[in-house]
Amino acid sequence: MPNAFVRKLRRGVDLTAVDRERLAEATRRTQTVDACTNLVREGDLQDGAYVILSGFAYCFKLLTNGDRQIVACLIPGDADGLYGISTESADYTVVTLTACTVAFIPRDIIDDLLAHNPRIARALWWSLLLEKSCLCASLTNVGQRPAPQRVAYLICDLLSRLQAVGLARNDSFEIPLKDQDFADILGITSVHTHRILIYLHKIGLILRDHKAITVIDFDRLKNYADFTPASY
Amino acid sequence: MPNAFVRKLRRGVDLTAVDRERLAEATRRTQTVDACTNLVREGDLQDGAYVILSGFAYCFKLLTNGDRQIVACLIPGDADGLYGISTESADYTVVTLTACTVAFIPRDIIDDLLAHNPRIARALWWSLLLEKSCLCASLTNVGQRPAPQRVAYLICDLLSRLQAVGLARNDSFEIPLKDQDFADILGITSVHTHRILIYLHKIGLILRDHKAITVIDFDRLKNYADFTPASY
DNA sequence: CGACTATTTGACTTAGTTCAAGTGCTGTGG
DNA sequence: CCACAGCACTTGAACTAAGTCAAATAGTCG
Repeated sequence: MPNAFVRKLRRGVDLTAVDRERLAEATRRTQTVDACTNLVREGDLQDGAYVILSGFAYCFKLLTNGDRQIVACLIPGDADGLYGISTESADYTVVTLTACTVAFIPRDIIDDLLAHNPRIARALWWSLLLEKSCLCASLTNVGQRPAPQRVAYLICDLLSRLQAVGLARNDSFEIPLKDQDFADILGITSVHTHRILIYLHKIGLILRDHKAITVIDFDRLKNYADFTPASY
Repeated sequence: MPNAFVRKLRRGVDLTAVDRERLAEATRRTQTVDACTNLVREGDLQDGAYVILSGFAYCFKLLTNGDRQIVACLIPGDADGLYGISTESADYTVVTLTACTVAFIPRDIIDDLLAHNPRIARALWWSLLLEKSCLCASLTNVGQRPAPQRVAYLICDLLSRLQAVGLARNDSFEIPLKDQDFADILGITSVHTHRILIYLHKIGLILRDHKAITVIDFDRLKNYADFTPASY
């Protein structure tokens, strides 16, 4: 079974056995990192990419007053810095949320992959476009929806992405996001997040215990959140 | 003098004379379109790219309740759909804000450019990364800053982008965004936008008349908005 | 057990929205 | 050249979603 990264890229582009082998090779050397470790720091020079093979991470931008906006959650198969043009510096920080298995792909290997494997190049374009599309969706979510719908939308998004990588059973998923993390994704307060989660439970849409979030009726939640799944 | 599109890409990647000629060739056939015309509709199949050579446009996503989030403003040199993987459908609508000169580059020409001109490919990567970076910045702006700073940030952003293409003299620029447009970019109300513009005027940061916005003290405005220019 | 951190809850404040009415452009047709 | 229609801007007053502050409770991990 190919690793999560290869599986993700195959969702976008039809890769040959050789392509897949190349990608597997590039991500063969893995390391295990603890939860809450910095992979990339805003402003750092990007000299390669981190691929998340297992575990969760997230990316955020810091304001000078210390507030942060989480701009992406990374789940297995996702990567960061894959496309950086050589001398580019990171415009957000990447931190692991749980212990993770990650592979680091140095810049020159990426360049080599891009130069010699047109389908891989295509797959990386695809994944970058996907990221852009997710950012548009997040911006719309944060900019336009009232907080309860915003939270609901995020849950829809996480559930469908986790389902796509086989990490959600029965519309239920485990990801140790704190109320504060939800808040920093959605541009609201942790107190408010908490109240909304209770409210969404009360109206029978979700269920949350220490470990997991369970969606009670995905269709109803999608409808409530005005969620339209990305085209992938 | 090369067109705005070529000039933009040269800011990111060092293009040869041949590269520039190829790009110029691809955007030679232009058309003039009126203000408020749809270039792309959310959900449409993308069979090519639109390049804005003069004038302004913007991209937005619609919610089912009719609200919209403007996810990008396009200024001369910017493009949309350049990277679409063939059968991809647009995830936002693109509308002209003013009369524009645009060039349409069909899908196969883009593929051809990408395949045979490594520096052009690199430049297009760069511009896609730039768009991603702008989206992160917008998300952070809308998610974390109070409305007055949010408006100030947007003005900083527009001014620096317009300066980069020579469309701002003396920290002043003309772009016919209505209060409602500002609002839909920033996730606030047009009424509130209006009050904030008055407030920013009162505290001596900007000046706005029917046609133009003038920044009185750019450094002070940047500081007020916690604006850090993109690394380009 | 004890320390630390996250969740939970309540009371209060405020930033931003909503509604609604008035004002002032700009363009068009008589 | 004026009238009037259509929009966008302007303003005020009332309202509400969300934030703030602060204290209590509950997990979690060494």
